[in-house]
Amino acid sequence: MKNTGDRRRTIYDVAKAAGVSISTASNALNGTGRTNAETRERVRRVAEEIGFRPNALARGLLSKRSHAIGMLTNDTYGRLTLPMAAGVSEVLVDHGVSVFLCATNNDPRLAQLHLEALLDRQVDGIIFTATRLDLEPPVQLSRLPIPVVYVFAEGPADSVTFFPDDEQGARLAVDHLKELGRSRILHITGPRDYLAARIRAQSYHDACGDGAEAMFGEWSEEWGHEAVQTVFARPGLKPDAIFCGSDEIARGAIDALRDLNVEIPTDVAVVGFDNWEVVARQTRPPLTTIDMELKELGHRAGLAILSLSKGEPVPAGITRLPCRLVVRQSCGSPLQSD
Amino acid sequence: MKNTGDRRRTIYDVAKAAGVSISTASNALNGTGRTNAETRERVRRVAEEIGFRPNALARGLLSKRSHAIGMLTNDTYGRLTLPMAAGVSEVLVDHGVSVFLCATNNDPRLAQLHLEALLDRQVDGIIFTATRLDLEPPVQLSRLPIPVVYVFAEGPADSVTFFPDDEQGARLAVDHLKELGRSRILHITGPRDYLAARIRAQSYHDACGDGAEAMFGEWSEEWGHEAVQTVFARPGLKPDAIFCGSDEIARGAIDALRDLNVEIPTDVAVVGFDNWEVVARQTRPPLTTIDMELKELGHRAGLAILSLSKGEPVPAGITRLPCRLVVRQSCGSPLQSD
DNA sequence: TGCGATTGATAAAACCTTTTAACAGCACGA
DNA sequence: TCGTGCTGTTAAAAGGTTTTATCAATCGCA
Repeated sequence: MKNTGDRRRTIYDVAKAAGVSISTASNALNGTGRTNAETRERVRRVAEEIGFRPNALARGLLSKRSHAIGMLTNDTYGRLTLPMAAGVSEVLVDHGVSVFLCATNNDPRLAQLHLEALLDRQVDGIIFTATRLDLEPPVQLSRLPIPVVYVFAEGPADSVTFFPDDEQGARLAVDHLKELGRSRILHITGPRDYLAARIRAQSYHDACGDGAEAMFGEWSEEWGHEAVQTVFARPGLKPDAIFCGSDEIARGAIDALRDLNVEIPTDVAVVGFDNWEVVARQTRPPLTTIDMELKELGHRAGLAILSLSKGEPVPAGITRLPCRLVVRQSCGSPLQSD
Repeated sequence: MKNTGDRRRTIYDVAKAAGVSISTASNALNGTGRTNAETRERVRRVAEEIGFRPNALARGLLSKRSHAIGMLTNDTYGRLTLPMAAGVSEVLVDHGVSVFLCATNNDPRLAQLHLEALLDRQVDGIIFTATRLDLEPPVQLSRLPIPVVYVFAEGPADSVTFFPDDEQGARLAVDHLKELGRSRILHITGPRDYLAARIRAQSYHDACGDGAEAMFGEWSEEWGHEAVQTVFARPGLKPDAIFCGSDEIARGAIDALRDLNVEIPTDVAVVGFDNWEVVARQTRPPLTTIDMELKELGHRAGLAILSLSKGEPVPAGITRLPCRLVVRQSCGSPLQSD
């Protein structure tokens, strides 16, 4: 006869069924205070039997910790956000913390509305995520009574922020190409006003030296296609490798190369960035690329907000998490397959 | 001097500042009970001044309605889920309802954990979403004290369920092709064990009659590519149009057609399914396709769970929401552009 | 036996809000 | 003058939990 009634079971029901006071019941269940081992067992057994589960609202009201956090994102498409959010949720559920998802659609009014709702709900913290388009978060986040962690977006000077390590990721790509004997490496990437694009390009320059050429454009296949056409149309030595700023760009580049009858990877090796499986797996040949470890990023952000919400110190500033090289076949290393 | 203290302002602070009892304050703020207009104004002004916001936990505890819902999804990649979730969140935030995001990763243990957390939080309802891979939800959802709405997944017989109207969507595609004078329409789609694939194929058969041929395979570019090669390699009349079960398949098909020097749309018109912009926009020519209106699906699901949680009746059974034809250039109608 | 210490259990307060019932004051009609 | 009805306000209870302070009983020891 577990929980057949219409009402949820309360700790009061447990206490009555176990013939004990509610304080004793509470102490027994939580292992707080002093309780006789035998009593404790009995209470716990009874609680189990009648299907008692503590009301998180009441608990949160008293403890002033709701064990919930909010995730504010302006990423409508979700290619970066959802894997990240899944990581956050995954790591926090084991700590009894749930995640409110708030999609702001880049609408400040909506962002404000969500933020107020989160505060009313006494969330223990907020994770703010933005695509790299507009790096500055809505101002209202600056002076909040709860901790904020930023991912893919830079907060105020002393805030806790997580990014993928674009510099290291780019280096990973270039080093891989060099190890395979490539020397004339071209870089095709997104718009110059994306911080990530600039960092990757800089890292590429540092690794390749003088001959290096970075072409800024769009985050699109079209741009990858166009850039390759441009480069192969002009006279002079052609690159023997292309490091692309995104998998989409890489895809466009590969298509263009095929149109030009350039053999991949024999004539030109290609590396992408994102490890966006639907793209990277479908290029011909499958794309060697850089994985930003979005889930791990979510884990770290989740753990950070958890610590902060408990008042534990977390090192402020930007933490950059290492990227990972995923080897497929576009560089001529078909030994490992993913 | 608004809210400079460390403590959050409570209704008690409002009452004291306005020189009134907390009951009067509550009545004034909520417009309940009898209150003098002048008092009401004063209380509201004071509340505004000191930045009072009611504690949702306390409110929920009393009203037994948390004004929060849970969204349980096993879609790791998020291509369907996140736009849908954004729709849910968008429509509910205006009603003061927030959304817990729970990614189950197809792990029953994780699903159970999330479910229990949601129940402990007294959520007013649950939206269950699955990719179409495993249509049956975890059993534990069957007998819950709160309403459940299913999206992309079929619940028990009398449950409230939302799907895109695959039948109408497929018809839309075929009709469009016919209107453009195409008569030999081929259908390339995903695995036969996906309900959506079967429905679309059936609709296609109904519209095209005897000559119709539906090829089941994978939801991948590769399959689209392969299917086209197969069809164009065998003798006999070639199709003058292809209706693909997904944009990815369409992309593969288009690539294969180009390899065969078949002109698109002159020789063969192509229609996709999903309107997944990153794919549909990047094919050459850009892909005419079917949009499943995921955000609208989210709106409807959100409104349904809202009504149910208020005890208002909602028609049970499967509701299929109409799809929309998005015309680009792969069928030879470049008049409208999206 | 008497006293301090320890153990085990409990009543009550606290968290913050809404709602019910009660109260004081006032005007009005009888 | 005395009920009657209305208005504006308030005290108190309720919601479910944790925590603090208190209390009763037992134990060890002088």
